[in-house]
Amino acid sequence: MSDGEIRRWKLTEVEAYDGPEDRACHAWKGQTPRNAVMFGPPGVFYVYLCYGVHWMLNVVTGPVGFPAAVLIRGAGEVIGPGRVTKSLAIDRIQNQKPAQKSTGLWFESAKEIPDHEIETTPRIGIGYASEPWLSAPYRYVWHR
DNA sequence: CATTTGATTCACT
DNA sequence: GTGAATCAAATGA
Repeated sequence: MSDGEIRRWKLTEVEAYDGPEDRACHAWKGQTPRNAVMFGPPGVFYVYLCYGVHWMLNVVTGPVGFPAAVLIRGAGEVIGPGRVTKSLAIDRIQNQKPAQKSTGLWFESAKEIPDHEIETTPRIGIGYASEPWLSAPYRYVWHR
């Protein structure tokens, strides 16, 4: 990534975190300096260090004032939130950066993927609050 | 100011 | 299968 090489990644596994009602979202109880970016405009990255070693790469999707984001759990052959960021050398430098070419990280439109190639499952890694509504199928996995 | 949490991963038994 | 690692921020005293 440092030599100007352009790498294209297919997002194969994502997870949605939508709104103040969603307790799995870090912003469920209000805005804080840490997750403030999720309250900002969409199209920017929310990079969050979890467990002291793993960076979580998110993309803000909701409008200003509404905390919603999508967690990139898998890209290309790399599966696992912490591994994706490691492969892309993403850290807090990318936090709050807009998803555009000038930041070195951006999205391009892909061809439509048929629904039958997408599997929806409950989210992962949020067992600390075993509530039923957390099992909402907000995880999307693309099966080639 | 001290303690707890956390959207995980890796090593070891 | 179980538990440790380890940084930053939120919460509580």
